[in-house]
Amino acid sequence: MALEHLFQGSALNAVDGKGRVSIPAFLRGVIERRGDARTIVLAKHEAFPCLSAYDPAYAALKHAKLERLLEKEETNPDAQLEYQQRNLMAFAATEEVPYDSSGRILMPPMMRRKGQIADLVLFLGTGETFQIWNPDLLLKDERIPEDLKDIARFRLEERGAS
Amino acid sequence: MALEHLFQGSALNAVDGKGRVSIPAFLRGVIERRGDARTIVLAKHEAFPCLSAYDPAYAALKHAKLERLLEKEETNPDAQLEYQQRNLMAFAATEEVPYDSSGRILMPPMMRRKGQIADLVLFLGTGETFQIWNPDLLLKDERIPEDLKDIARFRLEERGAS
DNA sequence: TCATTTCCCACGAAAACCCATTGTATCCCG
DNA sequence: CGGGATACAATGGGTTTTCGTGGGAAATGA
Repeated sequence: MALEHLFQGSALNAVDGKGRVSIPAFLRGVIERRGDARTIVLAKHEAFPCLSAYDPAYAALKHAKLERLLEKEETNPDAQLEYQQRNLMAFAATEEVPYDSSGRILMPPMMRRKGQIADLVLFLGTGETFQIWNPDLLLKDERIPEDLKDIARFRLEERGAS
Repeated sequence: MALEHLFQGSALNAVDGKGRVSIPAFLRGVIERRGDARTIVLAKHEAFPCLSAYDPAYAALKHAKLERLLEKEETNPDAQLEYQQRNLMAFAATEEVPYDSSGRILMPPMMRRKGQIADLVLFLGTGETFQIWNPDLLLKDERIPEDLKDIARFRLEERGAS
């Protein structure tokens, strides 16, 4: 699982009245170099109050990994249930959304709630995936390094907010 | 067994008075990208009180998978019987139903019973296949992760049901 | 005949599409 | 090196298309 192209960098974009959000061009570049889909997959992050996002090619990799794990323990009945649960979380609890020619997605209402998304979203590249935050929640979280919060504050100032 | 197109996402649709159900467009998209059939295969899920669904092309793959499993345990005398049983389940206990131009199937009465389907059905993508649930049964099942139940509750709210 | 099943059309809401504007970064050429 | 032209990014708004759904007409079969 050595992905050639990694997500990096940060950006602060607006959510408009219709719920549309521009995916930063530098993230779209990585998605389109990894595969030729103009689509992102959204999921609730397992640890932080934000969303986790990646491209469909990465989702397929993740799935293949699970499958191989299962075949090793095919006879174990406990493994079967655990496999079912993980598969449900990996696929049923995610949403795949295409972005249009101008690079925007329509933020699905369910993800909007799960990520507590308001009218500004902070994109953070984290290598294999990237995160989508409500910037206010990031600033409040004690687990986030101060240096990263500085970046968030800078992006907010840049835009003239708070 | 690396399927290119995977089922993912969730949706809650109605079963109307005639027993018709819309297959969500995002699932139909995967079916039609995997092969050109406008048809789904329904079966009772092996572990959960719901239905398992997939496209005809996947049924062939599943058969190959069973064969491979048999060859692996050729020396085991129980394996032959088990293979026969699984093969029966995989093919005899399934129904293939086409969907019409507006994407609806007519839920077969036997499957309706086996899946305990009432007037609302929850679709859950699980990668290679997808599941069709009576949402009330999902909420009652202790094996289902809480995060997934949240999604079911959200879909119910979205529609204005309890 | 009566009861299904299949086909067709209709509607409201939501999503996808198209075009326009603004600001910023990049390029080119004197 | 400066300054204008150019390209692209992010965003706003209007229009068209699709989706899920209901209901009725036509076809089928006991």
